[in-house]
Amino acid sequence: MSGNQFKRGELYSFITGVASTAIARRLQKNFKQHGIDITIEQWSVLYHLWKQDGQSQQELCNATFRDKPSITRLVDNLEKLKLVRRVASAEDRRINMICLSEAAHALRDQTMEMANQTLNEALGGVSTEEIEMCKSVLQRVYDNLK
Amino acid sequence: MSGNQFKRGELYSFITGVASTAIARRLQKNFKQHGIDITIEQWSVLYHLWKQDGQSQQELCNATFRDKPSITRLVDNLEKLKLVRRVASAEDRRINMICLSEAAHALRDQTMEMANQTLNEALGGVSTEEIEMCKSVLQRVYDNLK
DNA sequence: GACATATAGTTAGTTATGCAACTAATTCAA
DNA sequence: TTGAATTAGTTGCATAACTAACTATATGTC
Repeated sequence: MSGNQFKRGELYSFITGVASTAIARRLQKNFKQHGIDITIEQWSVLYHLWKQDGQSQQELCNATFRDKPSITRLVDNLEKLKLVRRVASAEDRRINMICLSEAAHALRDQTMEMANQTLNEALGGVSTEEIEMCKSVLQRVYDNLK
Repeated sequence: MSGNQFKRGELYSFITGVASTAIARRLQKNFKQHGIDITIEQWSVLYHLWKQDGQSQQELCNATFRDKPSITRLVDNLEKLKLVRRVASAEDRRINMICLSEAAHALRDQTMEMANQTLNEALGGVSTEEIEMCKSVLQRVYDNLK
């Protein structure tokens, strides 16, 4: 294994083992401390619904890079929490449109504020240029594999 | 929410939702296609044991950035697969030293080759400098939060 | 119209994660 | 030296992930 390949292995280890969980764990803890009982995964679905309400589960799969069973269960749990409801589409009855409840709308500002705080904390000492470059690299990795 | 903060939200989404799973999924698929029935998480533990055999579970926690119950269960499953065994330390009987079996040693070259192929594929069009920069950013993120 | 194919979503089974509470062994201090 | 605090590891519970197999609706072709 060449030196460079070893570094790539380390990057793999880092991407899958650290960066993907450290921010999530911190954000989860902040939610909990503020009495907000949703998981980060649930929040990431709400995040995309706040951008556009009424998306289908398939659209949420694409947006969150999850598979269909994962979204089915996240929506199940969000429904239990009365944060979303499934509304059958009139045009295509295979489709569930996922619609935010009033409670979910109310969560937006509160959690977005915490997310920003956490991300500012996490990204202390990281410049905007570096953030952009990371995004670009991660996008290329994703495109290479999809 | 300012423009920059929105970009940070997108980065969060990307880090937790894409980069952390795309490479892992591809590597998992490659393992399966070659008849290697271990999970990526199990592989990531073996990866650190190949670097140094006989580490304690706590050392594996630190190396893989997982908590103790996660390592307990990964070691449980690796033991079921007869890839490692727990050996009680003579000096400190609280400690399990995790030791690789012959079968696990044999897996090393085969899976490392696949990992390198997958990472080369994933990192196509990404320069060594960019990889280093990403590692540096992810390290700073981790340090900021730990 | 009827049958093949594709698409949206669900269910079952296994593995993994985080948290909290626990046991057992070790260390430190009065 | 005994009793408190620390450290290593395990167990229980809830949530989430992927794969494979499934149902139901829609589309397209003969």
